Amino acid sequence: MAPAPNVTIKDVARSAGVSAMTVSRVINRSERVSPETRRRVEAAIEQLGFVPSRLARGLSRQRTGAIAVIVPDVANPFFTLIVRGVEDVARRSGYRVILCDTRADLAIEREVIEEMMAHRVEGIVIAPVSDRSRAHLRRLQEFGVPFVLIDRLVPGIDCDVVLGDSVGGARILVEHLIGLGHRRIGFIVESDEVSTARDRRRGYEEALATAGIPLDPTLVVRASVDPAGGRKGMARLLAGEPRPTAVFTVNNLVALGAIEAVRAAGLEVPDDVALVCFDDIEYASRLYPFLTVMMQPAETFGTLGAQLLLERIGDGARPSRRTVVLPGEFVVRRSCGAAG
Amino acid sequence: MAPAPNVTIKDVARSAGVSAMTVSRVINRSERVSPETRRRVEAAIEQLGFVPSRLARGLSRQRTGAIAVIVPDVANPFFTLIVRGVEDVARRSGYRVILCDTRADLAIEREVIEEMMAHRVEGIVIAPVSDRSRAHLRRLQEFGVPFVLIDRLVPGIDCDVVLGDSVGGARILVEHLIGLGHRRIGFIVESDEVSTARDRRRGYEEALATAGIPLDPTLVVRASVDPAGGRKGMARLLAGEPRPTAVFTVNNLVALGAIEAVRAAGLEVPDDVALVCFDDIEYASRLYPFLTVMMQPAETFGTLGAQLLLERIGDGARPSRRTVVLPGEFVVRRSCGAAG
DNA sequence: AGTCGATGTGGTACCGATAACACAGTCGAA
DNA sequence: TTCGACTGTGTTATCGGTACCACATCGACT
Repeated sequence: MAPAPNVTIKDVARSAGVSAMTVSRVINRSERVSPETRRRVEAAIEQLGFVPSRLARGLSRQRTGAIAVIVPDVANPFFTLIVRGVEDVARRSGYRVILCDTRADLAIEREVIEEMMAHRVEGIVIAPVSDRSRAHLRRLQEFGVPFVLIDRLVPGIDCDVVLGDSVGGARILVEHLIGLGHRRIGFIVESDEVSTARDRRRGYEEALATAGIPLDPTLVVRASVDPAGGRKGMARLLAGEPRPTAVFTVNNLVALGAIEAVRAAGLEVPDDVALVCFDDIEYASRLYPFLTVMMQPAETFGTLGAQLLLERIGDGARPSRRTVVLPGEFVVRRSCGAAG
Repeated sequence: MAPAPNVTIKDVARSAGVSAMTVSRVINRSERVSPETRRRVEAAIEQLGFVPSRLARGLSRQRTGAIAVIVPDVANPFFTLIVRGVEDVARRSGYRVILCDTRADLAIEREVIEEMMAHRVEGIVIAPVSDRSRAHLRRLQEFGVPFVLIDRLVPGIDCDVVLGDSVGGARILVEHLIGLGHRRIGFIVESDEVSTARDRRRGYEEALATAGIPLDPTLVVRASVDPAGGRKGMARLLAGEPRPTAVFTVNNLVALGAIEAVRAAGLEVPDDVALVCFDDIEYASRLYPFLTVMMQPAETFGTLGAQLLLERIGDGARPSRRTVVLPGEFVVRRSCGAAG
């Protein structure tokens, strides 16, 4: 109830009849404190409601014990899982995690990164917005903050990376469609400034080439990576002549919008248009196991990313940069028209 | 590339040939600096790559400009939206937001709250785990940190609250089922230690009473608030004799599990069991508009909560505590068996 | 001419913790 | 008995900023 007079280590010291240093030793569990003194100090802490300031501690110790996770969209189950993975590993190693959402906006990403530097976090796990994040990442490098890229790499930035196998995954998805007899296969993808988009496009093109299907540029459309983008992209594809019989979308949320567009056109998935995409949507698939997807081990992205980061924090000089590529799991459901 | 020698305000001062105070004035945009000096200082900041430390600033200013949002599960779309609402309002007011996920775990909640006190956040928007969060909240009060409860209130804690109309919402859902002819209506709910659970139970009971249907305790089952809980809860209900013809689940994730259990039993929703619940799952409903729900204005919970908090931070002495109750929107889809 | 207010800048003392060192007392070994 | 190692505790400086006050300068007004 009291209006919280900021209790400091000195207040505790006075109340316990010891010096501030001794209180500091108690709250940091360092050994050199007699049991009797420790008890008195702990009683004083309890009684005064003392909570040591992280600000002061961080300033004095020159380390904060915090790392940041930065993702474009916490609401996307794919990134939510990544965050969870990072948190688990970090917490187990005694690090706190600060979670930041950039909403896939480069300007917000810049702010957030600046903010994290100001917070003096000891490292960052980041799924960057796009190649244009390069400037922000360079700034981190200049500033000496170790970081690990997750899900997307950025050309020109040399660091640890954890990726899915976008090329291979896309190939498998598209080859599956081809195997089902499709020849006109659309692709809804985001800007080429995102490495996963480039890689998935490459997988798409390779699969077509292998099957001897010529690439039709009108079947590849750009869209924002959200349901709205999916709607627009699919609408464009459906307006083409002849329209594609199957579509591959760059991720889960785009697929949702694409399906809405198909329905809005009075058509059905998979009867009129077969559909495959990257990344599952757990809750949706529980309710309605519909989407055929390349499911990526998102939580593992997070745990591995955090491990790499913690290693690098421990030994910044380590020269070799590691790139981990994790294969996805191909899950066939109904949207591709293969399953009963 | 340089190993980041921590550049401080003094380095900048030296490099610009001014005092530290003047640099401080420049980075805080305070007026009293000549244009010429400002230019020199800005050049030095740029050249040295200086980023002012939030730790030092917070310590010295005795305020951090940060607030925390604490939710039980960021992956739940309901809470994700709340977070988004808080972030929007806070950012617009110049506050930074620290996001914390307690995973509905009381111990983690305690840690996280302690952590936020140590961070000296200026306020907290929190969806508490349960009534047992009372101890943590009291600690916040003692510590003098203003906070706003979202979605759940905690008896004995007097503060600003933003709630959904759980009693009324539950009544509407259950009355709808009754209107469809159901008499044996099950209820899967979490522990009575959560205010929303209590309130929804009350709405459930009131609706039954109004319709003259006697309350059958075997139709009310406790479960954890996640898909696993929903599965178990529904399994229990289905094992009853005679089994319920309709079920109301306390929230969206529980509904998912419940549906899985129905299917696992070789039955169908809504043919064999009608189903209604609180809170929509946006992505799932886009793909498959199936769940009949009481949709709550989650993002508004967040924006209002943040506004109340910011007001209180601005004027801690404000005596009157406000409770805002927001009505939900009843969305009829197929799971209740009413829609075609 | 002298006083006043505004303007731009610097000096100093903190904010709350910890690192590094100092030091008094105790105890066992030489 | 004396020395050294060890234990428990205190002193001081410092981390990187900011609040507060002092002060020099300058033009304007009585």
